[in-house]
Amino acid sequence: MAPHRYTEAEQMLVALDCIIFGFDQNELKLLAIKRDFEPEKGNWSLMGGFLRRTESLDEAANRILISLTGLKNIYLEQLHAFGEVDRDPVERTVSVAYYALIDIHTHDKELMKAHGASWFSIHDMPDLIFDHNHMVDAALKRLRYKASHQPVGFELLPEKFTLPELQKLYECIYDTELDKRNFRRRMLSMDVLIKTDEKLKKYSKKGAFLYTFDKEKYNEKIENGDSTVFKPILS
Amino acid sequence: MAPHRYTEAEQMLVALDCIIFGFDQNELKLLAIKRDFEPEKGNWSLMGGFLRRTESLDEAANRILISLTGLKNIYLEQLHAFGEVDRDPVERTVSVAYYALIDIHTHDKELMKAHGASWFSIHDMPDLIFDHNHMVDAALKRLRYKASHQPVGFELLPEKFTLPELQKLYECIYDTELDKRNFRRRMLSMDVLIKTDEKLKKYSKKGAFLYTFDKEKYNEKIENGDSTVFKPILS
DNA sequence: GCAAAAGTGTTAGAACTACACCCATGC
DNA sequence: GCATGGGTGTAGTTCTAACACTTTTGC
Repeated sequence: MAPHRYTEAEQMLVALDCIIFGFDQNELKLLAIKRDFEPEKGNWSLMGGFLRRTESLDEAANRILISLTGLKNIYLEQLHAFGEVDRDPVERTVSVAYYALIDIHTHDKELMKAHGASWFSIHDMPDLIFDHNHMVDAALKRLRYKASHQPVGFELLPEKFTLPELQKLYECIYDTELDKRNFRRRMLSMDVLIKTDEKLKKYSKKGAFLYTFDKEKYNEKIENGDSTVFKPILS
Repeated sequence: MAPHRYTEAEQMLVALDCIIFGFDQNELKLLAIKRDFEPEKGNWSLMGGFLRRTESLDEAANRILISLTGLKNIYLEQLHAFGEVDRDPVERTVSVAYYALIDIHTHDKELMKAHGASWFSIHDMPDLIFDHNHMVDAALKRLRYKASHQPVGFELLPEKFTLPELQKLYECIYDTELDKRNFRRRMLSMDVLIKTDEKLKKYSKKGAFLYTFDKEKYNEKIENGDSTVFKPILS
């Protein structure tokens, strides 16, 4: 039909915004920064940036995540593209949101400070700029789904973690309480946790055994068509 | 940091591509068109177009869907944003893919012909341009998930449908065979199907009772927090 | 009357849920 | 020795999956 489809098309900006989750003992947390340019300068915002012509969406999301946390090889997944006409008052901008899961204790505190970044409990979030609160809602919903179908919870914990910590994490993600025995049975029945002989005495005198997640074993099982390795924690 | 974030950012094109599913008696099908402009003119492609500055992503996806099918109020959901640098050889373009579920018998055949559109079995797809085959793979995966967790199957059927038709649809979506008795029990136990007193004799001499999906009742149950209305057909 | 699809119940095994006590340790 | 969190087993119930025959009708 139209002879010059490409030349007639309208150019616009493509942005990325990262919803960064962390877990700190008793709470699921989210990383927000103080925006350092107008409009909305000084208000809380997700970490974001604009897509460059020389990088893919995934690469850009990683670049932005690294610029704030210093962390590479992080769990990062595209969430949704947000494209309301007036979502950004300055320029027509489509934003592709990504969510990331990090171990809250490993990120670069200097970089964080430089960006005016701060962790917020997901139960006590400030108002964020633009449609960023919507993005967070969508990310939480996705995390809840994802965590009960695939072993992503481990991404929020240190490499070595205890079963009580893992349970607490799931309880925070789902805002509910879980039965200790049933939780342990289910987790261990998947046969992808390796028990170490170390104990963590951070939370109790007796101490709890540390485990690691056996990613290779898990991948192997998945490749062998065993789609039931990871059983939903919550329907 | 940078003083002119917006002016330094690079503009680019945002496209939309629609993966349109239909169901025809024995097969899950997908609508592809013959591309009518360069590059790749004459090759099979998803129906697509460019985002305008005056419309949201959802609006644009709907516009594109309507321009091909003539259908309004269609089930349409965002799938994923595809943003590899070289995915479009002409211009740097980020494409946001949407998938749609339509009743294959209701669309506008004139419009279809004008676009050189054609239905393909998902088991016998031609090569599509750019990354469109990847988009289809992702859409199928999403459809499989979605159909087992929410009652979207009905969108692919006429308003009135029989249980054998519904079962066949699920069998096509999941490429498997289902037990007739278990399927019927499960579907009816959700208590969101209304049995009419009409029979459809298209497929058998005896005829099968026609049902409709009670969307209001379903929504009511969801609002009342009954998250177990729709039980997964397949784990 | 027969071919072809529609419709209907039961049962064994698996999975889920609820529940209470002992253990190890630091103070 | 006691307070604190870590660790363990069972039984009742529910859900799932497998299975075969009767019904209706058009030809």
